[in-house]
Amino acid sequence: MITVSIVEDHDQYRDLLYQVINDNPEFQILDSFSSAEEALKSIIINPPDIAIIDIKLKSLSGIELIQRIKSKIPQTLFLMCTAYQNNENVFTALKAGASGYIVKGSSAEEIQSAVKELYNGGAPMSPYIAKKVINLLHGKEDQNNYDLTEREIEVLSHLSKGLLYKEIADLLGISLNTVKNHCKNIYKRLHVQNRVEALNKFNA
Amino acid sequence: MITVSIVEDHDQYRDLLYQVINDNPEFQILDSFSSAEEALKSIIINPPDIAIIDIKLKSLSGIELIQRIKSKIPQTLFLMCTAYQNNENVFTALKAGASGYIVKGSSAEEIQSAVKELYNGGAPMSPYIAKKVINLLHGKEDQNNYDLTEREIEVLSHLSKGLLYKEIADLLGISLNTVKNHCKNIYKRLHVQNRVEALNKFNA
DNA sequence: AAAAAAATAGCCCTTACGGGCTATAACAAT
DNA sequence: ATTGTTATAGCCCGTAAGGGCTATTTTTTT
Repeated sequence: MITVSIVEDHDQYRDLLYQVINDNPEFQILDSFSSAEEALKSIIINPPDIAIIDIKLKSLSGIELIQRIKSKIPQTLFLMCTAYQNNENVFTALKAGASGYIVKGSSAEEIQSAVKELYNGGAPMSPYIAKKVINLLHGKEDQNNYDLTEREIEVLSHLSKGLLYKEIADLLGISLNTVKNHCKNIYKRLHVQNRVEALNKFNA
Repeated sequence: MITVSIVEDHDQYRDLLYQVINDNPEFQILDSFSSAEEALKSIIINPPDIAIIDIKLKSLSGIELIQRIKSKIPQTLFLMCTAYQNNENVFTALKAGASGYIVKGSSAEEIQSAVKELYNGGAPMSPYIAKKVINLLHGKEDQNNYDLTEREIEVLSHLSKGLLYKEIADLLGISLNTVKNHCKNIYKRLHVQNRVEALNKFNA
């Protein structure tokens, strides 16, 4: 039986996580917190095997939360929860002590298998992030940082699915022109001329 | 006596492989190529039992090389050579027809035993990759075979670099219209509408 | 020999893409 | 206070991309 605690301030997604974890008899929910402050008080007293923590919590971020409690509950593994894959914050979280992450929008099965993979010593993450971690281990400084903004990375992640500008605009609730502008800025910063080159460079 | 050919563009590592293989009286080097193009010409005429191929070769990748020659020399087994274990490319290579891989940095003994294991019907790889392969077997039956022609795969590989139709046409010495036609056929067969979707589907 | 598949190439058409601009509001840094 | 950054949004423009056709030659399969 794998015990799990959740720290997520969005009520809707916290409930979803709760159900997904609770649905599987291999897992048992210990706690479900809606803020880092709440978690800070209780999670040390009642440490789970796996703590699923939203990377973007109000006031105290998920990364800071980990930094504070990790040394006090070394047996607990941290699974970050992030809106965007390949976000720089994910990398920071891993450096801070997280062991893997799930992306919001993952299926129930993906979430459950991420928890299991983590518990079994694995590290669920994208190849891009994995390589950055390996580079770090090999002593290479965190190169490959093209200083894309979070929004730009988000747009890029949609480009990587083959979506049209129009589709991305609707998805993000912004205008087509804004999407185009983000792309232009991305291409400029990566010194490329089109989406495929951008994806190759960013995911290198 | 197991015959071995090597395709590796890094001089240093190619020499290392040569020595490691040559040192063992059970093996015999047939050829040692420094590019996929060289290998393409000669390896079909003089096929080895085992071909050790670097996964990242210039211009034509090791994966593409396998796709091109595998059907012509079905008795040859392919051992990929990769910098990082568990790379997605390794998985792609296995789907393309490789039977195992070694990691750069392996010891002489590890390399030799990988070759022997391969020759004896084994498949040297990490548990992670092995699991992906098993998942593929348990899941959908090699869904990756979209029956693309060699030429189409070649065009797709250039698309994956972010090249323009015009550039691909010049590279292959054919007209822009022909490149467009190949792409249309690729998209039709993969049931997608653009190059990024095609690449995602083909490399899935 | 006949049929099928693959590679070649052209035409027409619409639209998505990429690049050059400017501009504003919100916010952060200096 | 001023500067810089980010996200937003618009405009104009040329071209690349993608889709629907037909057609010829070569290669492969039956």
